[in-house]
Order: sequence, then C-alpha cells, then structure tokens
Amino acid sequence: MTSFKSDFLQVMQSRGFIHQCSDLETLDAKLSSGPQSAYIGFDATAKSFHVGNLVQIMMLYWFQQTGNKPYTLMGGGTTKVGDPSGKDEMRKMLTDEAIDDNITALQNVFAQFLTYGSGETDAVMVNNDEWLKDIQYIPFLRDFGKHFSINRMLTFESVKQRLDREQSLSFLEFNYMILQGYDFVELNKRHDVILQMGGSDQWGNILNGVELGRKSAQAELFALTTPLITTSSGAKMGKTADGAVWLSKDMLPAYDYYQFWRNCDDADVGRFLKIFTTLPISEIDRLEKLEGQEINEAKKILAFEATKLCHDEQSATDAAKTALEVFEKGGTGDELPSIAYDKSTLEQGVAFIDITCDLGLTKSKGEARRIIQQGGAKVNDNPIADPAHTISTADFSDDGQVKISTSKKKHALVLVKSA
RNA sequence: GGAGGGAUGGUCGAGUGGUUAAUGGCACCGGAUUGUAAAUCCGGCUCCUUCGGGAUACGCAGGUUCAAAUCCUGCUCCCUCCA
Repeated sequence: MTSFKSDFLQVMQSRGFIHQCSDLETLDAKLSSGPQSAYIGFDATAKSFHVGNLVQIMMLYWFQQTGNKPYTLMGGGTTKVGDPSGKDEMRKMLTDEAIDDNITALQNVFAQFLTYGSGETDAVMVNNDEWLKDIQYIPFLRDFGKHFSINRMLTFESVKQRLDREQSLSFLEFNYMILQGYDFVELNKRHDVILQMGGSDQWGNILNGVELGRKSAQAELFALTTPLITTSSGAKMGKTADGAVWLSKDMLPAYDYYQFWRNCDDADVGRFLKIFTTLPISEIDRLEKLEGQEINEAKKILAFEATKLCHDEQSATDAAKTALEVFEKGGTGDELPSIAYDKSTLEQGVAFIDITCDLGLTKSKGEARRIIQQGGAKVNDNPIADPAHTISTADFSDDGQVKISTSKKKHALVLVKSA
C-alpha cells in the first residue's frame, strides 16, 4: 500500500488522514476514473464546529481540491435521536428550532473551507431531516430493518460500552446507527454518493451504511475513516482552558485560535501541519526537522496557516503580529481582548477583579483574588499584590490604554470609552 | 407488577449523626523552571466579603435531632434479577 493512482487518496495517505478503509484498491480505481461524490455527516448539536471536527472538514476540503464533489450532511433528523458513540449519557433533546438555528450557523463555518454552488465540484449541503422526517415506520422496518442483525449491533463498541457500564441505552439511541446507515443509502440513491468518511469512532456506523447499501440496493459503497486526533499527551483535541476551540469567529476570536495552535506540543507539530494546514509536504518535512528552540518557528507557521484557513489571511496576520508584540516584545497588540469604560467611571477607579470578570478572564471575583495573591496579576506588566487594586486614569499610557494580565499568557486591554 | 442496588463538587470516587466546604485521583487555574513546548516542583480549585465573616451545597420535597451528605417518610431518575 504505497502509492495510489487517485490524487485524493494520495493526499490523504501522505498527510496521515487514513485510518481505515473498507476497500482501498477499488476506491482508488473509482476515484481515478473521474469525479466522485463523498459525504461526511455532522451533528447539529452546537452552533459552531470545534477543532475536533476539523480533521473531517479538511478531508472534505482535499476531496474538493482534488476534483471531487463533497456533500456535507447535516444531521437535522439524526440529531433528534442522538449518537450513542462516545457518550456516557443520553443526549439532551434539542428542539427543532434550535437544530435549525445550529445548522444555519454551521453552514457559515463550512463556507470557510469549501466552495458551495452548483458546479461540478461544488459542495452541496444536505439535511437528513428531508428524508427522515417522513419515514413510515412499518415500511421502513420491512425494507431496511430486516437487514440489521441485533446480534451484530450488540457487538458494536458504542453499544457494548454502554451496556458494560450499566448505563441506559434507549431504543431511540439504538436506532441511530440504523438511521445513519440509511442516510448513506439515501444519498447514494439521490446524489450518487459512493463514499462516506468520518472519524474512526464512526467506523461501525459507516460500515452499516456500506452493508445496507449492498443488501438493499446492490450499491457498492465505501468507508474511509481518519485516526482519532489526540494531542501527544493523549487528550482529545479541542479543549482548552476556557472550553472548546471553536472554528467560528463569533465563538472564538482569531487571536485565541492562533494561540491555540501556537501553544501545541512539540511532538504534535508535524502531524498537525499535515492535517490542519495546506502547506506542501516538502515544506512540512523541513519544518518537522526543527528541534529545540527552533521548533517555535514551525509552531508559528502552523498557527498562521491554520488561522488563515479557518478565518482569513488578514486575521492570521493580525493575530501573529499581536502575538509577536505581546510575547516577544512584551508590549501590546490590537488583537488582544479589550474592554472600554466611561471616562467618569475610570476617574473613580475600577477594581481589577471586576475588570477581569467583565472580560471573562476570570469566572468569579474570588478567582481573580486568588490570581492576585498568587502573583499572576499584572497591570502594565507590573505585578500587583493587593486584591483590592483598582485601575484608574493614572494607569493609562499616552495612547490611552492599560494592559492587564492574569497570567503570563492571558492579556487584555482596558480602554476609555469614546463618546 | 415484584425483589434488590444506586444517585456526592468539572469528572471519577471516599465518607454512613458533630473537629466535613466534604479524603484522594484526574481535569483545570496561578507561580517557579523553560522555548508562549514537555517533564518536574510549589500553591490553588463553591459564591460574596468592608477579610471579621456571611450565604449556599452531597438527586427532589418534607421530617427526627442541640446537630444530618450521613437516620426516617414520600417523590424522581438509573441499574440488576424475576414476571
């Protein structure tokens, strides 16, 4: 399994996207015979994707870049059911409106990575609610239910885990895998989609679709999964101090997104460059060889490229500039989070702990006090020790701002509200 | 429907009448060290506070007691076995 004929699989292979595939050879032949369609299903449980979804999105990106047609399937219908994979407890039920809102928001995130439209290789958005909502129970059971073996379903990891842990698995959730399999068949029927991709945790679910396609429609379908991307310390990707690393600007500013990548582990740099940037492999090979202090250069490139992809070049440049100012020169930058107060308010002084809470740097005043006591708090880079410290007009520099910090990495600006 | 087991802080998991804002692990936060890395070490981890304290908290609602996460009653949810 060294080289593929199709561009897509070559890219996937060389960048480390491939974990499992149902039939690489036949798939390769198909892909090199002309444009094909593939899809990845996404949940509609949140308003934005986070970096955990990024591998999948990148896979679609490359699929499109190599001349194929990607489909993004929104699980409007299946979200109502809930995927038991990797969940300890039953998911909260979302209302239809909430799901629709989420889908609208998610489309904007996709649009950063994929080109939508009606052209030959333009991406298409579909929602499985379209065909799931009108399913007739009895005909569905008769046509598709007969192809599923409970014996086999019980051996699935997602189901087994729940049973082993003595956690309830509702019939509703148990049906998730059937519906997901049905999605694949339906997409094949409607749009000639022949490939479903996803994370390795979706392997079982995807295979169900492949099998269902064969049994119910004699269709030849393929499954391709990515490895589960974890940090070298073994943690799942996507969580930081303040929660998930969201891909949408509204949920996470570009500067913070940049910082997330900038702060990755040494050991992850090469892998991440391959998966989360579009730099040529040859360039990545070079960067990967950097060691010690020099690896920081590679991290900056990773952060810049990743930010450029997800947001835009300007945001990436700004974020990089701010990071440079703040971390290497000890100054300030435009992209730091900031908050403005009225002049009159500032003349009376505002408590440091109130400012950090307003900015969201601390969750409570108690936490802010603790940080001060432990020496993490600084005003204009001067440590403060008094929990009751206030910021007033005297602290402002000539350009009308005060830099406050709650740790070596978290900085923000206080400004005067312009009338 | 019957019998038994269970629900503790972000999570896992101790605690079975008072010194328990609740042991410990993980996660997380601040510091030291460093390279905005890892590893390590130190400190912290309910909220408010004029730093004296105050207010909430062990599934939910009542009760017993000077005193309850711990005992009693009812309810909700989960698990196991039986039907």
